[in-house]
Parts: sequence; C-alpha cells; structure tokens
Amino acid sequence: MHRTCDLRYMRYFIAVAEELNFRRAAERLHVAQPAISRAIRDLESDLETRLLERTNRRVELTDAGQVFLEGCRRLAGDIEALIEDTVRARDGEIGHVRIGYTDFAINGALPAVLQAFRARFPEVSVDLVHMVTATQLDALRRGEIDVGFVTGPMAEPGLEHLVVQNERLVVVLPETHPLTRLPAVPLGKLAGEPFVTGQAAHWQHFLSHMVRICHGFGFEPRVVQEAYNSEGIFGLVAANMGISLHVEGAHNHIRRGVAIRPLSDCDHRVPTEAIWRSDKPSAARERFIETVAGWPAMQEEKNTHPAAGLATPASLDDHGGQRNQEADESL
Amino acid sequence: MHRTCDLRYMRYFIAVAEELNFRRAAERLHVAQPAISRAIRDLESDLETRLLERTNRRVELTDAGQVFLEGCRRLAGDIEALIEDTVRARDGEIGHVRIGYTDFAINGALPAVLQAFRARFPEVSVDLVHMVTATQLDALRRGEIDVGFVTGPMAEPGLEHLVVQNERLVVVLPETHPLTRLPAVPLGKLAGEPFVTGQAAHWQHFLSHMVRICHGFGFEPRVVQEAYNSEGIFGLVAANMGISLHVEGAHNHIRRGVAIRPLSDCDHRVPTEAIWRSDKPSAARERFIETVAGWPAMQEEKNTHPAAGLATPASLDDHGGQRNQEADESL
DNA sequence: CTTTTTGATGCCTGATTGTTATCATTTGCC
DNA sequence: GGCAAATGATAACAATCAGGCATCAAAAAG
Repeated sequence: MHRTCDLRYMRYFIAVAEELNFRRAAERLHVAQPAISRAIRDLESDLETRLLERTNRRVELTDAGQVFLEGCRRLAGDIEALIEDTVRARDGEIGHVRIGYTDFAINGALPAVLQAFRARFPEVSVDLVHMVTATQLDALRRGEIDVGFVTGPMAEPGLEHLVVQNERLVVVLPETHPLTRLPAVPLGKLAGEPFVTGQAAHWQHFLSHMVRICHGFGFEPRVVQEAYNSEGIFGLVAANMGISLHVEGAHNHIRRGVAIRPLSDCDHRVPTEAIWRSDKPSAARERFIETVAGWPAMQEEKNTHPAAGLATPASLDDHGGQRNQEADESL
Repeated sequence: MHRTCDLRYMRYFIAVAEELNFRRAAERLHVAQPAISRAIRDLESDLETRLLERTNRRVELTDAGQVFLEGCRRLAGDIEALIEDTVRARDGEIGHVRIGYTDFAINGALPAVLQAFRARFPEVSVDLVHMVTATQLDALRRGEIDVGFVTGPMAEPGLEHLVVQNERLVVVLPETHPLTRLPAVPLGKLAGEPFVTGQAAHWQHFLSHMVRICHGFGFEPRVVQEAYNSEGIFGLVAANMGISLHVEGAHNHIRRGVAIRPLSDCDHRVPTEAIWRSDKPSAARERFIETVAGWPAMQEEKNTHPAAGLATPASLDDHGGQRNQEADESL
C-alpha cells in the first residue's frame, strides 16, 4: 500500500492539484499525460480515497484531497530541508563537537579559537569540558570528547595532534622577592628556592617539563607546597610560601602580590596541542581542527612568537601591569 | 537525484540504522540482503553523502547519517499521520461545514442538532451564518454554505432536503387581550384583528403560509406593522400594536407582556428543512446530514410531535410560564 | 453538427527493484 | 594456526513498475 505513497507521486499530485488540469500538470512535470492519470489513480486506490473530483471538463479537489495536498506540500518541503540538513551535516556545517581543555589552553589560545569557530560555524554546538591531560586521553579513546587540548608533547598511537601554542616558561615570584628587580631571571638563581607547584597527580605533564629543565640546570626543585590549580599556585606564591614556574599564559592571570618575570637563559617550550582520534572521522570535528590549524595568528607566528594571541607583559601594562614596570625601572 | 529519496529507501535506511546490521535489517524488511546494500548505496550516491561507516564487521552511523535518520523517522511518522488524516477527511471525521440558519431553526431543533454533531465529530469545524431562506438558497448555489436550514416546503432543482421540524402555528397576543382567556384560540376569531408581521422582503416564506391559512378561514389579515425580526414582532405585540401568528418555537422566546396560545381549529404545519446541493459531495456534510436525519427525537416523533425538542408550554411552566397558566385557570 | 479539449485506457518498452549465487574479509573457535 | 561462521559487496538474471504512444469516450465550443 505504501509503495505508491511515494515522493514522485506526491509531487505529481501537487502539480495536478495546483493546475487542476492533468495535461498542464503533465507538461509542468515533463511527462506524458497518461502517466499523471495513472499516478493519481494509483494514489487514490492506495489511499482508498477519492482525491480529485473530475468530470471530463473540470477537475477539483475533494475535502480529502485538500487535506492530502496540504500534507504533501509540507512533506515535500520537509524532505528538501532534510536533504539540505544532511548535506550540511556531511560538510560539518551543522553538528556537535565535544572539547576537553586544560588550564593552559583556556588561559591561552583556546578562547580565540572558539570564537573564530563559532563565528564561522554557528550551527555546530560546542560542549566544553575541563579535564587534565591524562583524563582527556582516556575520554578521547572512549569517544566521550572529539578534540582534546592537552599539554604536550604528544605521540599517542591512534591519535593525531597539532601544536596550538608553544609557551616559554616564566617565573612567578612574590612581589617582595629580590629577583623581581631583574627584568628577566636566570633559571640557575632559582636553585634552592622553595617551589610551589600543581598537584603531582594532575599536573604530571607540566611537572615533567619543569623537573627536566631544572635538572638541565643542575638542581632538583625543592617543592614545599602542591596547589590544586593555577589560582592556588598564585595564591600560595602571593602568600610568600615560595616561587613557581608557569607558562606565558600566566600573564592573562593577574594576581595582586605576585610578579611574573621571563627566564633569561632558558628557551624551553611547553606545547599545548589539539589532539583527536585518527579513526572515527567527524565532519564537524574536521572543521574545528581546520579552524585550529588555520587560525591566522598561529599559522604565521607560532615559530617566532610561541604564545601568539596571548596577552604579553607589554600589553598588560595598559591595564594593571604598571607596578611591575616601575619595579623594573627601579633596578 | 530525488528519485531515490523515496519512502521505501528511507524505511530501509531506518531499519539498517536501527539494526546496524544489513542482514538483520533485510530480514526485518522481508527482502534479501543485497537489496539493502544497493538501496543504501543508491541513497548515499544520490545524497553524495556517506551515511553509514561500514567495515566488514561493524556498521555505524556517520554524523550526516544521524541527521538523516532523525529526519527519516520524523518524515515516516508524518506520512503515516497524513494518510490517517486523509482517510479521516474522506470519512468526514475531520473537515468543515458552513451552515445557514433562520430564526425558526435556531429557536427550534438546530441547537440540539449542533450539539449532537459536535459531540460526535469534534474535529469538524462548524461555521454558522444567519440568513433568511432566499439568501440561503443563493448561498448554497454559490457554494458559500454547505447546508441551509430554511422555511419550507422546499422543492428546488439540484437541492436535496430533509424536514427537520414541522411546527403548528400559535397566536401571539398582548397579555391584556381578551382572547388570552381561551386556552386555545379559534383562527376565525382573528379576522379583523390588526396583525404585526415580519418584513415582507425577509419573511416571504412564512408570510405565504400565514396568508394562505387566513384565506382558508375566509379573511385577509390586516397588517398594521412590519417588524424586522421575531424580537421586533414580540415587542410590537407587547406594545399592543396588534397580534401575530408565529410558530411553536416562539415558546422558546419569553417576552413580558405577551401571551402565546395554540390555535384550536388549525393543524397547518410550517416545516423547517435542512437543504443542500445534490452535487458536490462532501463527507463532512454527509456526516452532518446523517446527524440531522438520525437525531433520535426527530426520527420517532416528527410526525406526532412536530416540534420535538422544542420547549413546550408545559415545560416552560417550570421556569417562567406560571403567569400564563394562572391566566388559563382564571377562565 | 463538427471540432476541440479533456481525462481514461491498452499495449509496449525501458528502468527500477528484488532474488539467487558467489566473493572477500573479518571474527571466533578449536 | 587453521577452519568455520558471519558480514557486506557484487554480478547476473527475473519480475515488477513507470513512462510513452496511440487511441477512446465524453463534454464543451464554435
């Protein structure tokens, strides 16, 4: 029965109902008139319902035909829209991406990337979930997120990655600390200083960078406090519990009582990378990765200015960095 | 391209997307598995969009496939609903009737009929338009209404009709009139009385009844006032301008200062008839006519109690007819 | 009364759809 | 590791279906 309740037949019916003339409808549809006669007959037979009252001279819709016509018009439009939506889903114009991010990512390039992506693909919904690097790798493998923003360097089998930012280290000092008088701090001067760090369990990727560098300079950092997150680290430094190493993105976080200085003799970089499964292709995710990769500030500058797009100390001066500047000049 | 965007193919796709297995989908649809393979391939080729990601061992939906699946499900449901609605329109379960009515109809059987019809066919919308008999006949021929309720007798070519009520005449008297002392008035006593009637232009069908009867009793009614409608007639009678003849439905209209009496020696009936075009069949109209014809009170009683369903003088006593009753007893 | 127009019908052809048989690949089991 | 089972794809053939052409019957137009 539903065989004849076919889109083609519906289109034929719409044409006849609009023309109220089989011959004109046939011309409009570029078929011969008998095809129309039979299509209508089959439709009526399948529905067991007379749709058109036709004498040899006049064709008019029955009440049921009127109802069917309106339904057919609606369905025809819905199908067009569905095809459109399907193609747009194929192209990643509509869809969904779930994104994991670290503190480093959200303090760095991620906000600008998100803004660019949402402007370009407003019909792709974006779910953001905060997770540390290791959790993101699990979530990716479990299919719970589509893209992770993690602390690199990454080389995981089955996962592809792309460097998003590549930050130098900075030293975070209590503002009363003597080293704040230097515009840039030599790393060696930090040997013996008490260190405040993030919790080992959650900050493992960054801490391995930190420890490796200190070893390179011949000392073992003496960790006296482990904070839960960056806010905690800054707070403990402000409380004079110790000093800390952080990434340049720390400039985006202003904390009274804390001073931030670059390192004068260490060019080591801590990369933050977008990472995703190489199987399970998703068009929306592809578009997102393209946005990440094509984000202009990153394309050109990521080798010269590793944390492009981040606030620099100079740009912060316009707002609240004046105090630090004065301290520098007082040297 | 839209050839393959066919209902059958959509159902196939839904089955595969739900089973995530071509063979099981084929079994569920009672076709061989290669038919499914080809249907999906054709769908994908027409949409130029991969809908299912399939290795030899696992089938899963792509993002576009997910969008398409949801759309197909919705469309399949919509089509079912459309077929349902079309059949219901065919059966007159949903639709529209436009009805013309006279004062006699709305004071008589029509309200009860409407109530019965709307209870039985709640999804048929009913438009009611007040028109005098002649206007209704025009409106019917022009297709502006589907059913008329007119003052008969009717014998119009191209129109079918059905007697709905068949009312005796009553005399409408000022309550101070001497004839109110009689429980029933002989028509002959009205010769020479001043008559109040409806306007000739609009009341022609009823007036022809009235004049014919008076002639039968050997007098010409002396019309001294023409009112616009029943309310006007009652008001003028209450003002002692004259007397009037009306149909039994007048009992449903209580007017202070007016008394209504049956005729003792005249059994003439004024029919009110439902009337409709014999061509242009409409299922909803058929159902309406059936309700009119099958209305129980009318079926059995229309020959014995012509205005069945109307309030009778006795039934009015319960409310406000006491005064008339006392007048009767005082005779 | 003839001509024209309209929708319906019969028959034929080509296209679409379904079936059977078979293949390549992967998974599970011994 | 090798064999059997299961899966989706493909080819060849058969059945069904839709469209075209020729034609018909009825009604309107001239």
